[in-house]
Order: sequence, then structure tokens, then C-alpha cells
Amino acid sequence: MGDVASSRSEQRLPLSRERVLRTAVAIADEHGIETVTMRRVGDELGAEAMSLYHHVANKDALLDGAVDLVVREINEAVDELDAGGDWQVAVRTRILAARAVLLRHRWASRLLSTRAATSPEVVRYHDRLVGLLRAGGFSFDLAHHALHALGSRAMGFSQELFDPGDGGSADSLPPEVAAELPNLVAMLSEIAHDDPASTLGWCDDQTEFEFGLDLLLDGLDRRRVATTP
Amino acid sequence: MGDVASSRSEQRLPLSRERVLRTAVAIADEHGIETVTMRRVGDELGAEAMSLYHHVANKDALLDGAVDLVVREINEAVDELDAGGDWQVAVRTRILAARAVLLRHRWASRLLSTRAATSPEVVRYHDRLVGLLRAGGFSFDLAHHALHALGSRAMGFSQELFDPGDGGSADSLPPEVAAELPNLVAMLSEIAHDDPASTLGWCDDQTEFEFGLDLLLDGLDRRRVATTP
DNA sequence: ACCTGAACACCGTTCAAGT
DNA sequence: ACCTGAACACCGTTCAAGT
Repeated sequence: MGDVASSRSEQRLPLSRERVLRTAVAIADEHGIETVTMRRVGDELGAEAMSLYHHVANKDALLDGAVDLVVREINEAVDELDAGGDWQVAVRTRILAARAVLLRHRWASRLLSTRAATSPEVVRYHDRLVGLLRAGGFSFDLAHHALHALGSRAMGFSQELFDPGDGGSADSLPPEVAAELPNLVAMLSEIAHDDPASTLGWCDDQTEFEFGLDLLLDGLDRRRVATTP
Repeated sequence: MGDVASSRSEQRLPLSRERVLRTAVAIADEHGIETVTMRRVGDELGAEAMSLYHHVANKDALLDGAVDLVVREINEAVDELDAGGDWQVAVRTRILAARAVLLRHRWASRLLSTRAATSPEVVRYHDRLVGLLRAGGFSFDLAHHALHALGSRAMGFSQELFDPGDGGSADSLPPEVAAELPNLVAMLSEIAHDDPASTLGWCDDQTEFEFGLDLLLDGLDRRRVATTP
């Protein structure tokens, strides 16, 4: 019905690469990336799946293009930020702004880390980041290490391997399982004791992201000072 | 031909969950994860694709099981290590051992970060890691932050967003592109100048991984000291 | 030039039927 | 119980044909 692109009133706008990619992003945002199929994107545009091939090479190119649109959105948000002052503040602010955009397109981070394809927008983002580091007194060598050390965190997301809070409270586990996990069980029960209100969802993603980020930024600053005459 | 499981001499061993999963791992190791299909795994075992459904619920379960096999391999490697001494050394050694296993199954890290499914083996790995941190003087709270901060690095891999060395030497870029990337171009040319031999492949993954890891471990130790009476 | 209908190859999966 | 053949729904994609 009133779905992504309400298809009736518009008098069949001609397709374009831009419209195709924007539609893919919209579908992914609303229904998840796994529902983005050539047929579905075509439907949403009032066209056949096969028509898309005049504007994108194939499905891989469509997904690459959709991700690139998101990174462009990041770059636009980030270009407006103040690049002066303390480098740690500038870098931190920039990375958290990138994160805010990615939180609006939750499917994007997985694709971003999956497809090696280094899009111009991704490279541009990193170029500006190196600029901030240089302005903050980093050698090119240390800036280079910094990019690697930050990894996906540079762009505002990190790969959580498992959510320690997922299991709920410690005593929800079967005893024979709990016996095999003495440290996690103890950790969970201490947290539950300290803050009984929050058994589930006691890991605040944003807080944890910032904790890890600050750890890296502090460490990098220490290396910077150590290598600067 | 002499493929993953040479199918002739063996007198049709009965299928089992274990054999199905091991075959999936072997195919992924040799030909890539994208070649692992139900039909292919069946073929390799001299059975029909449909027979697999008696041993795994569906393809998702098969992939989960295959990843779990790899994590079990990590746990076996890691259980043999010395858990005593300096906590940083113990944790570092353990993480690099996990990394060594993952490098033998390069497809696994992507699946590991993709599927939220917190397998018993993954949870077990983290339980032991928390144990090391506790023994090193971490509070449960700080150990918890540490897990988040390490993220996928705890298990030996990190999400590289793009390889700054991928573009080759700086002057291989078209000039109008290079003009848009002043900082990366300068970074690349300085590296090329300092070490002319290595234009491509000048980022050593292992070195960069350890750099980022040490940054985090140092930062965590500093926090530990700051919070310990 | 842009769009389409029919068709193809290849998936995961169901189900009734075999032993 | 374990395994299988045929079939189904749903992909991405090719291609010749339309305007």
C-alpha cells in the first residue's frame, strides 16, 4: 500500500541509476537488506526487474551503489563539522557523526565490511581523517597505523562478537551450562546485583562504542607524543 | 577428481551431523564459502542434498555448525596455552593463537561477525578470556568493557574497512582523483619514498593487527591500574 | 535509448515414497 | 531410521523482441 514509493500518482518517472539506488536504500531501511531483490526494486519503481540492468551492471553493483549512497550521506554530515581544535575531539566528533548516520541504515555496516570494493566515498572519508590526524601532529606513518587500528570504528561501527548481556540474567541458564561458564556467570550476577533493574539490555552500545574508541584515541595520542620531538 | 572427499573407495559411510559439518568446512576452505551449497555438500558425501536435512535443520544451521567447528578448533588451541604470568602477555598470546586458526579458515571470520547466534563455543571462549582478565586484576565491570572494546579483535580478526595500500602507488591514480585525496596521496608517496621497494602490499596485516591490539591492551591496563586501589 | 516477456540455470526446501 | 526423486517457489541473469 503506502509503501516505499507510492506508485500511482507519479506518472512513471523514467528510471535512473540514482532512483534505482535510492529505492534499494529505502527498501533496505524499511524491510531489511535481505528483502532487496531485483524484482522487488523493480516493483517499487513500477518497472520490471530486467529494466534495472540498464542502470546498474548487476545486483552486486546495486548493493555497492546503495552502500555508497550511505557513505555519501556520512561524508555530507561530516564535512560540516569543525575540523579545528584538539585532534582527539575533532576525530571523536567525526566518528560519532558517522555512527549516527549508520544507525539510520543498520544494514549498511555489514555490507560495508563485507565488500572490499573501496568506493571513492569511503576513500574520501579516510582521506579527511588522515587530514585531521596530520593537523593534530601525526606523522604519516602513525596516521597509517591509526587507520588500521581504528578499522571499522573509524567509520562508526564495531563488530560485536557476542553480546554478553544476551543471555539474560545468569540464573536463566541451565545449571550444567552455567557450570561451564564460571567467569561469565559471575560477571553477570555481579552486574545484576549492582544494578538489579537492568538484567537484559544492560550493555549500552553507544557507551561501549565510545569506551573502545577513547581507548584507541588515548593510545594513539600517547604514541604521537612519544614520536614527536 | 581428488577432491575434498574422494568418494569411491569409501563404502558409503553413513552420514552424520559431524561429517556434514566437516565437509562444509573443507569445501569452504578449498573453494570459498560461496560454493558451499546443499547440493554441493551432498555431492561431496555421495548423497543427495535432501539427505542433509536429517542431520542439520537447514542451510543456516549448517553454516552455524561449520563456524562452530572452527571456534572449537580455536578453543582447543587456546586451552593449551599458559594462563599464568602477566595478563597482557597471556591475553595477547591467546588472541594471536585464535587469529592463527582463523587464518586457516578465512571465510569463518565474516560468518562469525555476521550471524549473531552466540554459539556455546564462542561464549566459552569469552568466558576464559574474562577469567584471564580477572586473574590480572580486572573488576568484572572493566572486564565487561574490555570485551566490548576488543570486539572481534578478541577472537583474532578485525574489520579492515579498506586497505590504504590497495591503490598501489600514489601516481597510479588519475590526476583528477589524486587531487581530491591530498592526504592519502601524500601519505602514500611518503611511504613510497621511505621504502621504494614496497609500493604494493606495504601494509602487513599481522603487524597492524598487533599494533591495534597492543593499543587496546595498554589502554585497558591503564584503566585497570586507575581503578584498582 | 530504454524497457519488457519469456526462458534458463541454480538455489533452498517440501513432501510423499521408498528401504 | 535414514535416504531419495520429483516438484515448487524464488532467485539473478540472458536474450530477442518490442517502442
